[in-house]
Amino acid sequence: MAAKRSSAQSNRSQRKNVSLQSVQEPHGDPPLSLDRIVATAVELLDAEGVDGLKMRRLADRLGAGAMSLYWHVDNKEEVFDLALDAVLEYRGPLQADEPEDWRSDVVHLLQDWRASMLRHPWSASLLSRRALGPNILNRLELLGKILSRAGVADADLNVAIWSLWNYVMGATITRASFGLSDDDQAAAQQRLTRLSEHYPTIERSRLLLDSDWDGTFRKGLDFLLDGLSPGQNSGSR
Amino acid sequence: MAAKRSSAQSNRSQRKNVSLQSVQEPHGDPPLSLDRIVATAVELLDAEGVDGLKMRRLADRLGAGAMSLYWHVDNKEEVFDLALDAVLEYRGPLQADEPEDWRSDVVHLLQDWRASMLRHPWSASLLSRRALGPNILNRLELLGKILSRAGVADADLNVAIWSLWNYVMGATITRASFGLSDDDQAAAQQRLTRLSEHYPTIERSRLLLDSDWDGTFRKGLDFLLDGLSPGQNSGSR
DNA sequence: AATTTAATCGTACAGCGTACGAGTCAATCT
DNA sequence: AGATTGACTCGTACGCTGTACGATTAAATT
Repeated sequence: MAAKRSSAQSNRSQRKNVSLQSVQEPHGDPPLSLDRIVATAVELLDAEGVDGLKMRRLADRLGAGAMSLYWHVDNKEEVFDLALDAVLEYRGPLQADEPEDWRSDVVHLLQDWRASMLRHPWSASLLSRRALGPNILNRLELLGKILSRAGVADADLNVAIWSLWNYVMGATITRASFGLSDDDQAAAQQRLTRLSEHYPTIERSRLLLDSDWDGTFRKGLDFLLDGLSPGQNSGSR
Repeated sequence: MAAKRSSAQSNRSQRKNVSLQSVQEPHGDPPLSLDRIVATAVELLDAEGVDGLKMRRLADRLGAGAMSLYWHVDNKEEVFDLALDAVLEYRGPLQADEPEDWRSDVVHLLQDWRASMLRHPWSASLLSRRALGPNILNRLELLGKILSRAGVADADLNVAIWSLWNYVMGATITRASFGLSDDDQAAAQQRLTRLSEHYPTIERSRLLLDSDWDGTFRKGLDFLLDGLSPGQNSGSR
């Protein structure tokens, strides 16, 4: 009889066991595990994008049957969530000794997020598609903690968190939507040039052509941080 | 023989003809038209979200066969594009008489975009999903035109356009991802309260609970506009 | 009257996520 | 030792999707 249980909690607890048991078979058919599934999912997402991740193809890459995945994972959505979580980890410095350096902490954190999302462009569009859950909240909490420790008043924390988060999300999503076909860099550049021709202001500002994305991102971020600097604006409005 | 032509250009030219010919039948089976298709698609998207728009369901609502849509439209993607375009029209004031009022022009424009996207939450996530095309460029051009006319130097235009666009996109996408299940407002509030409990900083800042979304949006926007104000920063860096 | 064009729809197909149940193998318990 | 259990894998099957194709009809044009 032996029907499968998948309460999404029992699965998680088995992960460690399996991954400890046998990690590096020479090759051939290593056993399935949540870790391996997630890692391969990230690979596949990097290579083929959000629409390229199909359960069957993921199983093929793992050398497993399609339905075997459903023992470790409830459904495809969970694969997305796990892949997101695996990719968006912040491992940078957490707090400068001097509270005055709060800016550099925040900038580091946000630049790191941005870099991670751009390294895996699907993550940005996934983050914007899914309703807010632990994935997002963990990051908001971390950002808030840094801001708070840096001296941002509780009354301003709400605005500070949202402003910065929104800006980073928007900048990353927009930027990510450009590099969709990096296959042919020259052709992409030519396409942008052709597009620009019909939009005088865009062309004049060279908006699409020689955008220094990192620099532009940094400048807008600085404007926000100027406004949010502790002591600059106290109280509410 | 009579195979169908659909060069995506001949279709567009027939739209006006059809829509003029007969707009308001009492009811029953009004003839298909691009206008009717797009309008119904927007309805369906509003009601069911991005994943709720299926060609068959759209055809059902129109009282037509599923395949009839493909005479007016090349594929489903085009339905998305047309719906986006139909929704994101700016009809606000275009330029204040005094160039000093540039801020109010910009704020009006951006708030209008934000309101449109929030009225149709699918639009935000669609905008972020599609590579940049006329949909986005038309809007960037308008924003740039307003900024330029307001006195922003050409050298600063690039940063100004991107900063504002990114901020609006991020704020709207984030906000939109909250109101996904507006069915039960009380339950949603309770869910947020429960979520907040595990995140001290989020809870302390009441990030999820009584966010004044419009006010928060406006404040971050003001910070950006402060930094971008003409005369504030000239040259590049 | 003959022929072309615009428009609609029924059928069909490949691909998707996944429910279901049957199978394997090792550990555990009499 | 024999029986039983639970973890895990996989083949088949189902319903749903977007859409290619061809037949059909109605209107416009010649």
